[in-house]
Amino acid sequence: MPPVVEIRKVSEYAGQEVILQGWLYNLRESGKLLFPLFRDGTGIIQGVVVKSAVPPEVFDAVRGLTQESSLRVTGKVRADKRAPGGFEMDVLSVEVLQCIPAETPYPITPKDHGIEFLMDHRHLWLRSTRQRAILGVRHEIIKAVRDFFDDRGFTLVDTPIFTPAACEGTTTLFEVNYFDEKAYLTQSGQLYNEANAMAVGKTYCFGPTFRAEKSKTRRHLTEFWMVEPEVAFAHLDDAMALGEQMIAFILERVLEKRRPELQTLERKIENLERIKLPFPRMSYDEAVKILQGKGSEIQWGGDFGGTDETLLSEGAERPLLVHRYPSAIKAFYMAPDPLRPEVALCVDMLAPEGYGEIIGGGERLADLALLEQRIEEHKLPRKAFEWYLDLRRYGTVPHSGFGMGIERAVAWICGLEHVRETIPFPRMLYRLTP
RNA sequence: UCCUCGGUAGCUCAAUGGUAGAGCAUUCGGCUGUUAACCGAAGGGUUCCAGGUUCGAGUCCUGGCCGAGGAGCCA
Repeated sequence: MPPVVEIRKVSEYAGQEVILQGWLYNLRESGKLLFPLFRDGTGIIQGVVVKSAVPPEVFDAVRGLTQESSLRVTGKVRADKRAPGGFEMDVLSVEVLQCIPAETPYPITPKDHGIEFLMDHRHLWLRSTRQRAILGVRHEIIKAVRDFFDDRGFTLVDTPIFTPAACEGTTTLFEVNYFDEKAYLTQSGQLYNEANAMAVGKTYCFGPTFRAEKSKTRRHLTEFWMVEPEVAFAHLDDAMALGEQMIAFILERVLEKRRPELQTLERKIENLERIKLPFPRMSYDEAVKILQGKGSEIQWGGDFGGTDETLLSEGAERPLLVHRYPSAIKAFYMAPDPLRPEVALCVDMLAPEGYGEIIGGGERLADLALLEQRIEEHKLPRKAFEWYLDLRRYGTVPHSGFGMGIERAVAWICGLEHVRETIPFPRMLYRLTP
């Protein structure tokens, strides 16, 4: 029996007989020649069937194949300059697992389709070369993030998905019935991360988060994945340094391991290669002045809109760290700057090329009395935060961290128009299926 | 929630208020190196839904449903 081989490794088997297991991607015909394209999830290779060279039943079996029919094919790998991947396969025999009937053809043809149709068929769309490339880059980014923290002494501590209260305002929470009481799907692991950091020093969580925002833009999902590190005794500058080092590490890894995928996606790779440490830093005050100079309507005290973020990052080669936003527009747990209490020790990282905010974080309030005051000012249910206040009652220390939305990072690194392609099954305002 | 645009064949789209069409897909035929192959033929329609205007509506009007882009909000 010839060995079963993945298509991405066929180059190691030139001149040898192998078995491929996969699906028919496309079939071209030229008289008594057949050119079936096989895919197996690791790559695509063209097969060649010459009528005079194979038994009639083999020729007929291949000729009858329909797109996405599943099969095991035996053949001989051969280097050929005419083949896109440099190799093609002379088919010797084929075992058809399922031939899709012609009356019910595979819906996604190798032609143009609209986004609604593709989203309705997301479960099949994932098979396309482009979607597979995105899944590969997403995987690499997640792996890189975990390696980055694991190698630096961080402990992954999982935070809960059911939560009893909001951590950043109640309007954007998904409410669920939790037996006889209300619970909410988490919108951040942040508060629990702080407890975990007091236990292990350096921690991170990585999991899905949920926001019931009625946002319908290319940057929003209702369910998205976030990685959130939190470090005891760290200050704002430490959080900024950690964030930029993490991004640099991710880029280096993706460029090392996923170059073919980036090429498939037609990403301008040189734009990623240019990004070197350190990343520029800018205060909110400076950012507002620059934006006003560029014609933005923004006033000091207001938050940036999507266009403002684009204006700030346009022309920049590296991600931009904007720090010290007004406390009034930031979450209740942000520490005020001791030199200027009206601004918070927080930071947002804006990705280049108009991709906007990919990281948000900063230094947390460590003082019990001030935190109690903030909870009251934000009209948050004090009782639900008693455990959180305990962290300030028992050995409070300065601590900082941030959150990075995986999908926005994937969209930026892959150069995608919309985050819906960065996650296998996106959940959006008007999309819950498949 | 608001603003803008859209919904016609399985898919992508055409069609001055006057006989609903093309390309791809499907079926059949042709081609010994095709690259989203090509060439020829066939089949394929509740024009999103409900009203209205009109001799006549895919087209105009009203309401609804669904979707896309954006705003606000956010990672």
